[in-house]
Amino acid sequence: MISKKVKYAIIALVKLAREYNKGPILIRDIAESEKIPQKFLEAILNDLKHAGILGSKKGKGGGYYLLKSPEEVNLATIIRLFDGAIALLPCVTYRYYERCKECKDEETCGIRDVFREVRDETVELLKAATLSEIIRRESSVKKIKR
Amino acid sequence: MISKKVKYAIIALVKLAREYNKGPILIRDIAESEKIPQKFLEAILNDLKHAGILGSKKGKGGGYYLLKSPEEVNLATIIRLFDGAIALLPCVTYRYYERCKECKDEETCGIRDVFREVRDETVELLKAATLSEIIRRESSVKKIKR
DNA sequence: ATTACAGTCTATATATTCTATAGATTTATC
DNA sequence: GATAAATCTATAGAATATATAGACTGTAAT
Repeated sequence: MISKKVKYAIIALVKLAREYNKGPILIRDIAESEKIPQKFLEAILNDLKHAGILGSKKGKGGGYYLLKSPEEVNLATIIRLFDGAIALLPCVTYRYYERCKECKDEETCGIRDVFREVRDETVELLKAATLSEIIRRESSVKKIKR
Repeated sequence: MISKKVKYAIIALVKLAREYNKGPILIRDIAESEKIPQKFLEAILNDLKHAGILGSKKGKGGGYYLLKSPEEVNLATIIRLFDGAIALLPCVTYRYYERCKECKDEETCGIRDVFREVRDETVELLKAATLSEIIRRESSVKKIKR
């Protein structure tokens, strides 16, 4: 499961993507319209700013806005930013690699092989899931097709 | 990430699969050879017994053994047993479904759509990962092919 | 019957992480 | 200077993960 932090981050980012190039949006407005605890959201948006994804402006007329374009921001990045590795086992992560104490030979480990496949598939899908792609899927046309 | 419980369970099950039809194996032997804390492993094996995957025998000559065949036991089942849902969001799980408070329309939610795809792919791969399949992958032939 | 063996059950301890909130501070605008 | 809004620091409470201790139950061999 992804954390609430990631879930809130995604929801906020999708909202900001819908308002892309329309100027800064207030934390308060995002919190209220998306039903996210405001103080919690503050920390999340600030992290996204430090990651270079959002920009901000203080004072009257201030708020947060997307620094990157909605095509450039994908869910793999967001999940890694807050929750760390996407893989299900430390021995198949790129950035958080850790050897299993129990493991006798990593090269021939069948368990590792399975989880490497899962990671590859998952990362591929999450990288393709950009903010624009998510908004694209919201269209009711998609709904009818199913 | 999967929990230690699941990791230990998988490792123990793979070992029991290698010894399939060779009679009961001691908890102690599994714990030692696989470097798993014994008391922790006891609880895990007991859970697997209650789930109908393992059988056990008490007293001298006792231990645990696979009740199901290695072809019948897959990683999706094991993960669900200990960690619960495989999906990354409660709103795309089969058995642990929970509506998102933040969600305005689940049917057209683009975020949900992405995570449903991820779940489908993941579950498919994990269901195919039976104990026999894992052992098959351990062969060094596989190693050379890469 | 007795004894040793090995799984089973209950309880608990410890640590870590997740979620959330409070309050003070800084910066920008009018 | 007053107001608005983001930023920073600290912390609190809850939940979960990991692990251990010890008593109990059933089995088999002597």
